[in-house]
Amino acid sequence: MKREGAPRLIDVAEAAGVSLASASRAMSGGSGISPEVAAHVRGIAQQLGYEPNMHARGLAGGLVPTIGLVVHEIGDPYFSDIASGVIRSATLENRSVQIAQAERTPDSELAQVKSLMRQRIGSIIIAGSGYADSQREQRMSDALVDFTLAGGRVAVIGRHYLPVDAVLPDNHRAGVSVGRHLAELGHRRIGVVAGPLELNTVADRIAGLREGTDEPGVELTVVSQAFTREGGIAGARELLGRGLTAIVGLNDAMAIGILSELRQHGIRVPEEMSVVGFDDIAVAADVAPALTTARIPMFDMGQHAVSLILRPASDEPRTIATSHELIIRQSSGPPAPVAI
Amino acid sequence: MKREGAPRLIDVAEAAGVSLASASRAMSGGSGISPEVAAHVRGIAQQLGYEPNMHARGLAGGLVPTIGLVVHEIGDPYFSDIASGVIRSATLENRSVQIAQAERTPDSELAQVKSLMRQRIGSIIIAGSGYADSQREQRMSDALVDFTLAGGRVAVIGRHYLPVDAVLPDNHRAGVSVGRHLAELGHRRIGVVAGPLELNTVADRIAGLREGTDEPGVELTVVSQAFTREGGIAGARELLGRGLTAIVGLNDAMAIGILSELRQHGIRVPEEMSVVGFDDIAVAADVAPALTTARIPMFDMGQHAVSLILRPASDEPRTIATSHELIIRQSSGPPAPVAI
DNA sequence: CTGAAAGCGCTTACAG
DNA sequence: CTGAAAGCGCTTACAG
Repeated sequence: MKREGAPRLIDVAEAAGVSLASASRAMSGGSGISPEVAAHVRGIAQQLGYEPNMHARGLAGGLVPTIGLVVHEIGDPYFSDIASGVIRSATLENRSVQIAQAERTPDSELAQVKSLMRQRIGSIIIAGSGYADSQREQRMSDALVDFTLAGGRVAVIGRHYLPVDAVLPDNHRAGVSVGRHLAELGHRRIGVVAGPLELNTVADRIAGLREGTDEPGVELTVVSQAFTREGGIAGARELLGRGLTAIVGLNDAMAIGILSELRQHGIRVPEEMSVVGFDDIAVAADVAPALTTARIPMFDMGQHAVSLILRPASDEPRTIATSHELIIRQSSGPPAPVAI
Repeated sequence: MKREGAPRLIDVAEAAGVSLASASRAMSGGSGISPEVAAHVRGIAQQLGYEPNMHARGLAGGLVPTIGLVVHEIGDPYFSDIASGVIRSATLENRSVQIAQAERTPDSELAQVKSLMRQRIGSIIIAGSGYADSQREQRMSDALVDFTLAGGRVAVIGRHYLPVDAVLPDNHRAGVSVGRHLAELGHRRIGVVAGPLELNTVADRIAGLREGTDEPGVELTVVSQAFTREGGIAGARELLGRGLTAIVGLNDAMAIGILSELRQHGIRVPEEMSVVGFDDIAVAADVAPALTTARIPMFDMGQHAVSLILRPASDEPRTIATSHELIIRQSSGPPAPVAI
């Protein structure tokens, strides 16, 4: 019998000679169905080109296949690269992705996650760094556990302390690499323009820096600013006149701001001051001078997050560790004889 | 009577003393209901904190409030800035946004739009430049008209020839400004590294450049490459040795690639070669040398597109024109005595 | 303009 | 493990 429009689950069920209920269980990967029947139904579904109606699923109490991605700010290259990786992988898997912006405020982040859940979205990827505020993270943790119990899939980028799958940026070791690079060049008085100290990303990178510069005579001066180019500018301003020979920005946006501020003051990089960043966003190679930075594979991290989401849930949270690469360009060199 | 969970439309209807059907018409802005009743129902809904269940709507044949945004590539700053504007405005209006990537292939763009429609998404914003291929655009046009007829809202960025609301980037006049700037500086042999010629954005900017350089003795040499940094590099390579004193990249990514290639060859900018871009993406100010470019307000364009979507449909497609601003930085100057 | 009723395509107790 | 049935919360002909 010919039928208008897309095939429905009932069509699949009929073609497979099973009940609607069984077909549903076969497609939703639910338990309570024999593997043979499930495989058979899925085969028929494939043949018929069946695509589940997400609204029917959502209404009936199921979860829809859409992936919700929570970022701090999509205009930030760090997040847009992650988003690009997520969308690329999701599209290959025929999944839609919905993006929510937390605008860099932690409460809004939780609100976005809850809004995603309310929409019965089946998978959530949280790309933003976690916060050190344990009360807040506890509330996030509670929400995610509830969601997981209801069949939702979650992957976070960073935030290994949350009881969900995670892809781990190599922040600590990247910090070590940067610190060691500077220390080996001979820098002793090093400034750090950090983002908000309550961000785990910031804490991890700073800890790495400390470890990498753990030599006699090395002194780190840390100031905290917004995690943006403007924050970098403000931080550089704070740090000038403190007798430093190098400044590290805790992300490339900040480092670029630092570069800009130093240029304003006519301070030559790297002759008078070395500058190093984190992430290796696309333009890091093109700023003046080209930025030395610890590359974090944002795009890949996005793809990894999707791969975690796609696997069925397991008892133990899983983790995908990523690596970093120190990219040495023109903005770092030996310290000047006279510090600034 | 207390009730678990969120209020449903039936709860609103009861509280307002009307039928479910009337409540539905009041909320969905449909016709066939008196303005007084509609206002009353909406008041009650507001009071109760009613939020429509999008899955029920979608299932029942309505359109869901989600905004679908189609970009070429979210990792490209041009698009991530637009996306940021879209998401910002959408969030304020309590609307979700779903992003689809067309990966710079026109067929995929149409496929993405159709997929959005299949999901019963009520609003679609197409951010990518249109293509000169009229057959292809005809198919897109047909799809969008059907969608509009079914109550969907569409806004495109660029593509004024499509029968839908549009926000218009100031591409032509930006081209004029860039062309005039170079001509006034005294450049006569100017290279242009264009993106794919079938992109309207490219055509408009080139037309503007021609108009702005329409003086005796000025000659434009145009080559076409991918609309990316790598395209800029390849284009610069093609253009070297042709006796030019200036090269314009048709977007900043290309211009930055051009800068990079010139640096490889030891050609000083702007002393030996001027370079100008389009868009003013965030890093244009930080590359070496700082890039002269025609600023296009991507973030605002995203917000404008949402504002178009939010207005009820009208008979005539509406249009929001935007402006540009020529930002003169260090990458442009008078021509060198000896062209390259 | 207003209302009663059918139906959208699923999932999930509830029985067996 | 399998199936019959109820129900999720809306929209939209169909009547009036």
